[in-house]
Amino acid sequence: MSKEIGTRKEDFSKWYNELVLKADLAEHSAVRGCMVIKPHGYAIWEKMQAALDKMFKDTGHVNAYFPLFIPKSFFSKEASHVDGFAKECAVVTHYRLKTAPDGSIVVDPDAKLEEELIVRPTSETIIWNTYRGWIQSYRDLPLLINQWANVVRWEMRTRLFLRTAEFLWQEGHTAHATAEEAVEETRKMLDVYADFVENFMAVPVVKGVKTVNERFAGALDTYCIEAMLQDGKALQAGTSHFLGQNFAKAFDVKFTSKEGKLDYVWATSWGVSTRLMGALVMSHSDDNGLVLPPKLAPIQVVIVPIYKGEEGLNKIREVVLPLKKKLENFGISVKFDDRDTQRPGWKFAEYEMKGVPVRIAVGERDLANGTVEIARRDTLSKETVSIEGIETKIVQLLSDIQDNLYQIALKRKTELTTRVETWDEFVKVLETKGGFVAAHWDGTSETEQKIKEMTKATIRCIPLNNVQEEGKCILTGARSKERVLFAIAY
RNA sequence: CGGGGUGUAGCGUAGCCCGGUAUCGCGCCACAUUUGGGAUGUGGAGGUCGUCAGUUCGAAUCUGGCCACCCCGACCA
Repeated sequence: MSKEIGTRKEDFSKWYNELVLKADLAEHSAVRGCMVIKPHGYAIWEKMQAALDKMFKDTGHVNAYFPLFIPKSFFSKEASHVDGFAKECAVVTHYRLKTAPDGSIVVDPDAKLEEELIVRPTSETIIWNTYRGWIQSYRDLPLLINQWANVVRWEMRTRLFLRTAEFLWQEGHTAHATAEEAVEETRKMLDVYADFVENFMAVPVVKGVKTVNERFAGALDTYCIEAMLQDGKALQAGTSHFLGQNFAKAFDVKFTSKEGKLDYVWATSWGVSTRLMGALVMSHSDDNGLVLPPKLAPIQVVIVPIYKGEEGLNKIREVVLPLKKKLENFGISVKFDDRDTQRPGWKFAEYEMKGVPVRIAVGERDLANGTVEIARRDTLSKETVSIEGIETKIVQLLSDIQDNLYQIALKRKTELTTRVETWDEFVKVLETKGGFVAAHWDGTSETEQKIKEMTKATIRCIPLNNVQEEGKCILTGARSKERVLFAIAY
């Protein structure tokens, strides 16, 4: 059948690509490295956005919007920032096209911009340039702003959702009077991300801080949440940066403190992107298609009628429509698929591929017995139950599925976290098992770099609240006081 | 960006080596019978063979450029 996808065991990467396409999440576009997010994929993103946006607002943030274009000169103001992004910027040089003598459309050479514009790869520079005019006094602080936007990073090698040239995200940019307050904000938003990813996406994460090598360009500290996917690779699911006074200095954003002292403000920035869609797929889905946690499923329950003739369908409608209403009163999103153009078996397979958590089938047999058949997507199990009081059962079932997905992912993360003491063990675990490897490291960038070159593994993070213990670096044998998490990452 | 591979109907493919206007399956349309796990039959529609150029009487097939995707590498807040 054309709707089948490869298996994870056979070729994880191929399975992922086929799944994204066949579950109708996204497809490749005519533009290199850019994807079209299809309605089903976009509906999931909208659910993510809605949940995150509420969490941001509940923690005191407001939304705003800044320009897509950034004057080139802005990038030269923060040295490490430009270093980090220069290699992957799309640049606008002209503002007009014209018809050439041969009839083709060409860029009008007379329409060259005085100063080139950069399509934002991230908005720190344009936002901090704007903040200069907004902040004068400690009374203007803290400034807690988020933006939902698209950004462009000209990546050499792209993958649907995980790394695309253009992607959708949110970026929070806050300004504070003290370093302590900015650090607190950085940590708070990391907690918000972890809360979201674990409770909505059902993906357990490790909260940690990045090493100097992996730090955001222009940050003093980069905090992150790292997820472990089914294939034993790690994925950075969100980052929160403590930017110190770097951007305030670069864009001259000063404020007068309560004590009358003039000082630069302290900054944070934090973001998650459509990459989370990739994490969602790679965490829960199986060889039959997408598996969605109920909290993010655009359709939580689908009802499929099984009937003969228009009259048969009408009889089922009499039972199903009130049931649909009841479920909706519990806040459940329900689709009654009464299309006569597809057969029940086709619909079963289709909704399985698209990851609808619960399916209810109602046929004449059920009408006679006062029952329905309930199937859950996560376990693929089915049972026939009385329609009486089914609403509360479904509410419970959705909650069970959400929990079950999290527990499975948590078990995997635990099983795929290995403590090693020696280099040989380290290499062996990476080669045979994958996952997170907790090992001692001497704390130097040189060692980190060497390990990356030798094994492809990077330090995903130094976990927060890490146990302090004496040990020896797996590569150099130098003293170490804590373990860090290594992994092969996306 | 370097190495390798692929591109033929909406999807998956045969044909390419050895040049003669394209095969099969799924899907699509019509009708009938069907409907508790991707129905069956009959009939039908759908193709500038990725694209541009070259060789040739003639190109899906040979040659070159370009584009896109996949795999490996480099890069990746």
